[in-house]
Amino acid sequence: MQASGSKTESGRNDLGDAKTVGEFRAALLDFFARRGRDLPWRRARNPYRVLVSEFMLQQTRVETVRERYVRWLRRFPGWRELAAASRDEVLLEWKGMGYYARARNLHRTARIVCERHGGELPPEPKALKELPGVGDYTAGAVASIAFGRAVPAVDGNVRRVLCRLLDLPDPSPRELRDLAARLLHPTRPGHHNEAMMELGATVCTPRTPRCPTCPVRSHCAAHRLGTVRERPLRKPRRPPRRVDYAAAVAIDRAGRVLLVRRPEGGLLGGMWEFPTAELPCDVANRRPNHGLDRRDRPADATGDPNSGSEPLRRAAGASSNHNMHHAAAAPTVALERLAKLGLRGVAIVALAPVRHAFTHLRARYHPVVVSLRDSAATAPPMADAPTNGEDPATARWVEPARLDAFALPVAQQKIAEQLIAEQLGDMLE
DNA sequence: TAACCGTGGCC
DNA sequence: TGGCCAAGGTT
Repeated sequence: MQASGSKTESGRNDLGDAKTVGEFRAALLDFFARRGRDLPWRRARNPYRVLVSEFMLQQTRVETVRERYVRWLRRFPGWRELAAASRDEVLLEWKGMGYYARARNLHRTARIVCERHGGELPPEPKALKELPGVGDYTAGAVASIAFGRAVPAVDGNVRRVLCRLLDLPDPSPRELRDLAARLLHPTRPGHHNEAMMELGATVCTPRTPRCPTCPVRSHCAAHRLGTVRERPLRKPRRPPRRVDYAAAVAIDRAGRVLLVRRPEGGLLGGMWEFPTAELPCDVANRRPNHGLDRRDRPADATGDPNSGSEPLRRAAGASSNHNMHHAAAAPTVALERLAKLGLRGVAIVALAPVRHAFTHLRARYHPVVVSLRDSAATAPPMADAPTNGEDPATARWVEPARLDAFALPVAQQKIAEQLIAEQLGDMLE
């Protein structure tokens, strides 16, 4: 294997000697000083703010984070305030940003910093990496940006920039780290790392790189070889799984709706939702030799959900064609879900299906409004009694107008919007 | 190693 | 509409 950054086919020195590397660093820092964006987390800095911004920016666009970051700092100005907050307060503030494990980890980190580090973030990468949610990249970014440590920080942007600079198709994380460390400006590592990311975000972009305006294009092997568009190599992704859910919108006598908290780990962990249960797979949606056989369905899932009760109404916009199979099973599954919570009711309205795309999941929610007004069992298991100090009840009755006060994932917010648009009064008559 | 974990914008 | 992607970390 040819040593990275050594002689190229054209015979030019390409980041292989100290002089060239020095020129590269200077051009990079000059670019950042003159063309770097004015972003909130680049203004007033302290270790807490740097860490918050890095958590928020994991796999998330700058434009999404921008306002959320400012709002977060107003709500949780420092370690102490964040550590003192409840899980619900933290998740509510994170609502809509996705990857909610980040919020839980940031919260845990704040408590660790307060309880074990005297309220000060440790500056060494090794100590940083022991904090929940802090990996190789974040440790390097915080150590260099907040504490001036000369350590590399390789994120997706930096990886792309490096792959192009040296025309590497698919280098290992170790290679990238070594390479980044070799190029790193020894006395201004924070600015250097940020400048590399800024270059990747605004100039050396994935799709249509702006090579004519690139401050370091004279150092770029891919530019010279015409391989910029193919660097780095893309890996094929597996197609997302398809899942259908029934969502039970249970309404009690007072017109309140029931929310339950999802379990800590896993998808949307700790977030609130209308009680939800997976629907049996649609035969037509399955690939041969995969998934469940038809007889694996729950025996009553295909029965008439409304036998012996009033007929189910369909809200305007509710699908009645190709979703028919799922839409038909949804009321029964929704009632079963509520039965597990000790509740018995009557399905009265099917709302329109809500489609939602997760990274590795294509979900469809089939909301069913269930009236509990004639039920005698709306109280006991649903009491608001906290189970312990930190973990308030896992189920709560909520006035629809107050749903905003709960950390609902986006798909659940869509269901809530439909519910409010449908006008509860009409339904309960 | 590869799967899992959200969301919104873009084409 | 649907696939791709964006300042990763965890298991």
